[in-house]
Amino acid sequence: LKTPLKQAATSQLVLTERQPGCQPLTTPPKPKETPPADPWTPTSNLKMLISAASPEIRSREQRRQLSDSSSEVLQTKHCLQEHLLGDEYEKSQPSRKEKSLGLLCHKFLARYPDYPSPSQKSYICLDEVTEELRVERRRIYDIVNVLESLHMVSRLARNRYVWHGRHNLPQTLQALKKVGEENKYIQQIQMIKKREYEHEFDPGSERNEEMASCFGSSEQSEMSFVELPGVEFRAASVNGRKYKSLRVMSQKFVMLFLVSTPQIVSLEVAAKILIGEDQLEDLDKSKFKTKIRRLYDIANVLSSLKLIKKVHVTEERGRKPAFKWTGPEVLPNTQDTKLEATSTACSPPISESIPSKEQCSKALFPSKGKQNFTRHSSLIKLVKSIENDRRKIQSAPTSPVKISASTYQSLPVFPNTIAQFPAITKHQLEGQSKTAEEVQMKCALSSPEAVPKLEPSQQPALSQPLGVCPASHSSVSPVILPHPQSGVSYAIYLHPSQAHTVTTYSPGFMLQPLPCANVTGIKGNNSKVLNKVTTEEGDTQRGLDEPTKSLAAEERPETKSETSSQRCLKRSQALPENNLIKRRKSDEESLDTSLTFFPSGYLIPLTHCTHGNKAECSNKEKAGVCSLQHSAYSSPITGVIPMQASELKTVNIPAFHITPLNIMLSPNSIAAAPVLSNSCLSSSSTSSAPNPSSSALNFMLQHIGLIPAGVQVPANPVLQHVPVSSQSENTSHSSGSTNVQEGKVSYNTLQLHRGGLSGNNFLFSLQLSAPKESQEPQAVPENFFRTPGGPNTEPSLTANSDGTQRTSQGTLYIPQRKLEVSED
DNA sequence: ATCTCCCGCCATATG
DNA sequence: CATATGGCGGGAGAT
Repeated sequence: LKTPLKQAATSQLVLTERQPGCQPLTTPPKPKETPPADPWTPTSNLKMLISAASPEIRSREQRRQLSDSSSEVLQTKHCLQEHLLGDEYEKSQPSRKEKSLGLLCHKFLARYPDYPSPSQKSYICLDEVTEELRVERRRIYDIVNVLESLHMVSRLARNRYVWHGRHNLPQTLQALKKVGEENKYIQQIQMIKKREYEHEFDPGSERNEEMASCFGSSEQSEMSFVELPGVEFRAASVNGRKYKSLRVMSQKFVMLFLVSTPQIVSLEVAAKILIGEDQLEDLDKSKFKTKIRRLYDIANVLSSLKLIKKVHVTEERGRKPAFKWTGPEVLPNTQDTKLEATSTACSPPISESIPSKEQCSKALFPSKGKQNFTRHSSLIKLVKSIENDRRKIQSAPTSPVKISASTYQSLPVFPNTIAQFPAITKHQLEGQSKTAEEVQMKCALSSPEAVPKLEPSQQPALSQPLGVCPASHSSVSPVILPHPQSGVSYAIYLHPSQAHTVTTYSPGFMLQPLPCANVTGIKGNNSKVLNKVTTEEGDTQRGLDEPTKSLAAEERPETKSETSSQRCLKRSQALPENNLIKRRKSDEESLDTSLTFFPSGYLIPLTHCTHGNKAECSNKEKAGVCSLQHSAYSSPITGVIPMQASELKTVNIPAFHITPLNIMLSPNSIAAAPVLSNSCLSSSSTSSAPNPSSSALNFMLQHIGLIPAGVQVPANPVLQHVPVSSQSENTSHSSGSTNVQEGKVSYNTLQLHRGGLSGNNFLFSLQLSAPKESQEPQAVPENFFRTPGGPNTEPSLTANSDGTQRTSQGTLYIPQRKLEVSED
């Protein structure tokens, strides 16, 4: 009896191999000589074996074995314990590590193939698992919840899950990334870092205000779960569960990795952000601790999935635990810039709910985009007609889409529990061409009726589309919102509690044409009301403002004297091709409620409203507008979209000048200055501030300067330099000593700050996709570099002219001074 | 001491 | 009501 256990105990490797307890006894521990190098090899082998055998059989066998031996084993163990001496006993006793969630997760994963063949679906029965793995059920929930958040499994019913493996991972990650970007996580991270920084030399300062302002906007009060079409949650009950906390947390955690530039996230930061989201609550210590605990749980599972690995970041404060993303890179959701941007900007009216060509194609072929699209002639036709329609619509900005407004009003207002789920429209095409076609068909067929984006609550809208998609029938059926930029669509689900129907698991996709960003047409009623609402919702609803306002503006242009935005709008309309409409949002506090459209080819990344916002939006009836807004103003490329020089001159620049500040004021982006990171100043325009860049820079700086005052921007924002391509020309004029270098893991941090650290340099990177020629030279305003507190700092400007863009959103980076990452 | 994070109580949700 | 889920935080092993 007492055999093998003793020596096995210490080595992880060994431990892993044999399940402590019974395995050694019942099963002849793997006879195979496993390469010592890979600790998980045993598992891998097991996995292979397992996958080879039909899951059912395998599990059955295992179960049988376990059941047969389990009791015995336990007894045996007891005996063992009692008889062994202290040392030996200890060794025989599974150490804490052996019980780690990570290890457990490995075992769990070993039972299923990474990429199960579609034909053989494997189901997971929690009872079996707990039995076989010999763990408390509670632990399995932790694992499953995380897997669920990645759509690697989905729940069928009580006790029952389906195993999807990693098939959905790419889409999931892409969707998460997108959502993360929209959530302004980058800014939040920066904000937190900044705060941290400030605390160093200004320990006893109050931080909550800043935090509040920063996070307040992002408060998506409700948890939203990012869904994938075809992988919806099973029962409404499940869906509706408000407790998706771990799942949601997991997704958010992943989002953080996906949006951060060095894909490293410290637990501390993650915890703060996640807490901040849930509630502006003061970071009380216990809550923080709890969050950290959860993050460890999640991290363990993610680590088992090899998506992240533990590292340490060393800052002056010391070593802090962090995790580094080691999963697959998520395809940038910025494939076809221009087209997309354009199409996005000009969204079809609601009535024309048919997805735009880009959207459609993207939805279908996220990664390949248009090319594929072109193959289908029918689709092309459709697209063309759509485009025409769109054009018409555009010409008639006021063309109202009654649907949304009336519908909303008539509809009962749902509690803000509605959850919105972004979803990817497309499945993997690999080997599923058929599916793709189906999708397309659906796309084409999709009801003309516009489904208001945000109207999860709109049953009517939902129901219609449903007809098209037989597979799905449920109140929860998602409305998929194509997201032009990434090809990721969003699906909005009704909160189960509200919508009683259950979502059926539909292998296919449920495509519902949505009006893309038609901020324009969608809603037109009283802007006043909207604004008001927005204001009320203030903190949590900022995202709404934009859409609402913009709509309002469009709807009733004649009402007021022309605002700059309106003018812009006009211009944009006048302009043939580049009518990208930019909206700026004003924060609740901002007095200015007028909308501003930026007809420029530059898309200024603004943070958008969060899901919660969207959802709420819908509730409040503003909904219609909210969701798509993003597309309208976000550029596929992070920062700015390159445009023609001519265009720049005429329209763009002016636009910038006109409302730069306003733009920046968007509540969401408050702390984050628009970015200019790693951007390119065209070589020609380097030092003298040529425009686009200069103007951008300009307003950015202004913004910065403003922040302290009007907005609650931290006193000393620091800019983090983003790695730039080496060959890009960096121009730096620094009066101080500025050295621009690409940090691998360490960044140069420059700060605009007052007081505090004095010798810091300022470093700005512009992330403009270089307009080749700059026009309208603009001098950088003096105050541009003005430092609120400490005047003597000199900023250095760095611009690159390579078109590369890394950041998805322009932002002001907060530096991590001397960041060192050490792997374990 | 700090980092990790297991354990399992107990509130909720589900059936 | 019984059971399935899963939030939560004490407190102990690992470093």
